[in-house]
Amino acid sequence: MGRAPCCDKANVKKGPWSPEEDSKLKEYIEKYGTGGNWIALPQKAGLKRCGKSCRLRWLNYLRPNIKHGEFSDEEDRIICTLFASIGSRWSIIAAQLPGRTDNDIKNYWNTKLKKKLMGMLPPSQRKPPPFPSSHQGPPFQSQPQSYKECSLSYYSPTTTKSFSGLESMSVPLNFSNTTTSLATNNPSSLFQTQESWLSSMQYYPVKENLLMFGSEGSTCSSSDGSCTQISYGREVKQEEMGFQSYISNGLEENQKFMLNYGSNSIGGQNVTNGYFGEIPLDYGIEDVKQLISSSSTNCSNSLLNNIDENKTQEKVTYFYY
DNA sequence: AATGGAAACAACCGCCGCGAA
DNA sequence: ATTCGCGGCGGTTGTTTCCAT
Repeated sequence: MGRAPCCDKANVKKGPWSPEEDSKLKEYIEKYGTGGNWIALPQKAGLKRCGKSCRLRWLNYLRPNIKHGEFSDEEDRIICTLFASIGSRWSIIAAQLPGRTDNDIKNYWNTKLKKKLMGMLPPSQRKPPPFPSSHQGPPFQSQPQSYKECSLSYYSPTTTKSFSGLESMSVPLNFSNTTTSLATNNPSSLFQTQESWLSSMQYYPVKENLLMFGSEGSTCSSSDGSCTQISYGREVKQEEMGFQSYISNGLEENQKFMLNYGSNSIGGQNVTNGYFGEIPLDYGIEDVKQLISSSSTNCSNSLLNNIDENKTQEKVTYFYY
């Protein structure tokens, strides 16, 4: 049983706001405030709009001190640094940029900044690598639905159990050409060899803050169950152990990380011929430790300190072009 | 000048967390 | 302790504008 809709969908207007609607909303809020209840606001203000729509319009467009227009280089830099540190948590990023809204930043990132950064990469980093031959599962004969992320789990040589990723590391999987990989959706273009994966880390914006904590890698953001994330796993989730302490205390020597990719379920149904598999990565615990220590710098640290460590559902978005 | 594709922007959708009842 | 409703958030879609052909 689903939740009751917040408003009568049949009787609310949708689409672009007219100047009249804008002024009605603005006048009302300036006069009475939001009253802490967006759902009731449109009726009081004489608007045939959903409360959520009013809230969005106010926050993203009408409220005072909203900054529109070109982003400065400084703003670019902040966005890139924060994105590398915390991923697509636009509200947090927006909080660091007075006058900018999360929606604005999100759009800016998706339409301009991402491409701008791509242009900064050396050509060798933009080309898709050959698909690793060690992947499991059948050859790709048609296009997979989604390859946004990969999961990195590790396997204990003594227990052979795999850990479904419960937290994630922010690692760029691929810097290949946008047009190529998006147009073809070719899985081979979405992965890099370990070597190029490593070397890609040397490039901005990932250089400074390679890893991120506090994310639940086991979650698949794609509705079709496609799930590709770089993540690491841990068995005992409820301990809420941080990555660093986990690495220090929970990992055994000789444990290896695996890059998992692809979809093993579509539309909630398991598929046997899905596009998924694993790529062994020659990362040992020392490598990971090193990566962590090198990542614990600059703003990521201060930011991460401010983020609720108990949050277990942070999503991580990776570069994939 | 017309047209098609790409880019940019605005708005919606649906999920989730939190707090009140 | 549980349920429910609201606000907040991120992802996605729809619309408009720009630009190349």
